[in-house]
Amino acid sequence: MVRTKSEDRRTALLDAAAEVFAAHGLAAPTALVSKTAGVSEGSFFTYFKTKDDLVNELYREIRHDLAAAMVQDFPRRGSARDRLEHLFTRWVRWGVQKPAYRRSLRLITLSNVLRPEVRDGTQQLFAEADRLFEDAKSQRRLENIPPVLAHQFLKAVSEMTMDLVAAHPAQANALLKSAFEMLWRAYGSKG
Amino acid sequence: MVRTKSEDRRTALLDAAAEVFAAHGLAAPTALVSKTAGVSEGSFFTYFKTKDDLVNELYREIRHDLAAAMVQDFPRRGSARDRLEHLFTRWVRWGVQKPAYRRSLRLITLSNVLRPEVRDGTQQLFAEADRLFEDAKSQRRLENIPPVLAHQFLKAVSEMTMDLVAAHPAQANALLKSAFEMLWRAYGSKG
Amino acid sequence: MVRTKSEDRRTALLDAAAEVFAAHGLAAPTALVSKTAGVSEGSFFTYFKTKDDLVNELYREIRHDLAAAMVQDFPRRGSARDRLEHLFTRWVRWGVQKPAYRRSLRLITLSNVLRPEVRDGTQQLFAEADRLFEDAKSQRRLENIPPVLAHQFLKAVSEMTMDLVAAHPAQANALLKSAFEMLWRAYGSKG
Amino acid sequence: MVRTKSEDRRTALLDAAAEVFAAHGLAAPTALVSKTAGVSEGSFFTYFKTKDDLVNELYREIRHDLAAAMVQDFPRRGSARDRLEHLFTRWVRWGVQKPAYRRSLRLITLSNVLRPEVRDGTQQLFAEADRLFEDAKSQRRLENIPPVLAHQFLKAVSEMTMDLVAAHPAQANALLKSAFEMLWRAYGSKG
DNA sequence: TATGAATGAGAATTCATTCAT
DNA sequence: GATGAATGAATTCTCATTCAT
Repeated sequence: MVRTKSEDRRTALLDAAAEVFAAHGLAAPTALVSKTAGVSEGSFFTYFKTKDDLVNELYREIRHDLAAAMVQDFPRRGSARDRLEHLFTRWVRWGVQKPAYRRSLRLITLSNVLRPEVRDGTQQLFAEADRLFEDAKSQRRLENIPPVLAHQFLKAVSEMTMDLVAAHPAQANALLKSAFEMLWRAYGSKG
Repeated sequence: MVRTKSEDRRTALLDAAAEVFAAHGLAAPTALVSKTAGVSEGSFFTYFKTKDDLVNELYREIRHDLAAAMVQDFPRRGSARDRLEHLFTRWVRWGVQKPAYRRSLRLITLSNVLRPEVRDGTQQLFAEADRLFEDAKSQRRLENIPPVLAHQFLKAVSEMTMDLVAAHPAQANALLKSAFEMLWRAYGSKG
Repeated sequence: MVRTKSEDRRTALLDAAAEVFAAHGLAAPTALVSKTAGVSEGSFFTYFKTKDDLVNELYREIRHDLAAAMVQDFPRRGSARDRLEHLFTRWVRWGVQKPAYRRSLRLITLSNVLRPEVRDGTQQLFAEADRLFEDAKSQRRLENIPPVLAHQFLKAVSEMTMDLVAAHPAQANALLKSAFEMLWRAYGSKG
Repeated sequence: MVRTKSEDRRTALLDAAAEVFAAHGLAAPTALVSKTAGVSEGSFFTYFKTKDDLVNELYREIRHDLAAAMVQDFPRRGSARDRLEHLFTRWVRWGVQKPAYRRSLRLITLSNVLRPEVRDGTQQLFAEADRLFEDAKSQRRLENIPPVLAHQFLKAVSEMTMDLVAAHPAQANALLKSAFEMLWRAYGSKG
């Protein structure tokens, strides 16, 4: 038997990468990532063939983490408002609690290293949100809103709220509440 | 005002930088910027002491350009809705027409090279928007909305709409219209 | 003699090394050699202390193989021409049949890793050839040819012929024949 | 005006490369080459885009140098023997005088980095030699010798003689003479 | 002031070798 | 022994910046 490629090390590297990228940008040296993970420079490359690979894996990891956070305890039978609020609140809280993940996610999304398959491959994770809007639409709740808009609006408002809460933590609850009210009104809430 | 020869070169460098950064990210070599500007590698540094300086100047330039676009023909005496719509529409149109500026702006905003004075120094350009929200508030239109939220909401929805219009140019007008309706509802429009 | 398990592995490594070096040069990674041999990276080093050791062992192995091929069925009592032709033909055929060995041999010979003892230690394997030239000389056949020249000439023409046959396999026999005629004439054949 | 890419520096780099490769093999670091040339590590790459490029350029350079040496004072109207002797002697002397060039040439020829166009592109430099053999053939001097053989034989014997002369410099003249006699006999000299 | 070659401090990656299992 | 992950020194190449012209 041998030392076997450890999931721990891989995770340590991924987490270190998120922290390092968040702090220094994607241009941060892999050496800093491995050092932060407490791993040798060479080991980095036994876990990720290239730096770009790490970045893509990190993207996947973060998106999975976010999707899991949003889906947990999702009130599938709840009202549209409850379901939207759940997604919104979870999204914002996730971003506030994991600023390194959030910053890295933005950085990666803006960069040119994200491979299309990876970008697209995580789309299905957010099916719950899409289903919500489809339901609402079939119930004539969002009839005037183009479907792309519906989804992106939630995202935009969530992201904005994260920034606001991060900047004014004391007013977190008030901001969340107000922002959701605006969001809900935006959708033309009839219920 | 007469444009001196060197002012042209400076502008050429700034424009080239926007294009190059938009295409290759902020990590793009200064050599590529100077080449794109039709200027020698050495000249770059007679116009900008360091690469970071260029980036900061570019940020300023872009923000000024955006502010000018938003302020032009601003209906100062118009209804709140008209004024909001003006800002929103101008913002979105600007982003759609100047994708390199927009992408560079995002890149710079996310990066660590933007100096606080520069970031803050352009804030006052958007005073018009702030005034709008203050007016509205004093008229009891936005009483429940925290002021930071009011401003950021406009920004978030504008940005999102730019992305959407860029992705679906054929539906530009419909998207603009729908997005503004949502925005307006979000503010709890009573008029 | 019974082949022990580990002798097999050693041989597998040596053979793999010949193939790998022939294909990728001496700079090929040891990891590729062990992989090709179906052996773990670590095991490589239980059979050879360093990469240089492997190279030296491989050199020895190849030289032994070549010497054995040349000596087999050597017509010790044959005419000088027959003996020369035997050596020449065997040499060329060996090179044509074992291109990986041949290429590796060249590569190693040119490199700096071959240790002098190893290089010299295989010299005695070609004693038969030397004896041939000494015989001929004592029979006044090569009186005008410096002894070093005599040996090296055979080698040079053999090597050249291998290349030619490898490049033009269809004409193998004609090339072998012509080359030997030239070789024989070069020696000033009087018989 | 600016410092202009200097032919001197390029040549210095090329010469340094020949020395360094001859001494340490093609695997020698580019840093050693630039250091030997008295140039910064970075400058290496302003003259050669990659290490492989340098190697290919060096090959070209060396082959040109060799061809020039062989062609100089070529007795175009001389007898076949004179012309052959000229080529042979020049070739050997060149190799003896420029051991680094010769060793580098071998190294490069054996390696995998030589690009086919470069290899082929220098072939025409040795047209003189080919013409010689064609002439001889048309005069029925080499009627039994396949053309490829004729050329390669000269090369093989030249190379061998270089090695011999390098190893036994005291006997240089005797070796050259004997080797040429063998070569001439090999061709079945009728004149 | 303009030019572009020169510089050298990194950066990503490779690989022989070691060592825990 | 056998295995293959861990290590870190070494290598090629890039790029912001300087500087001779």
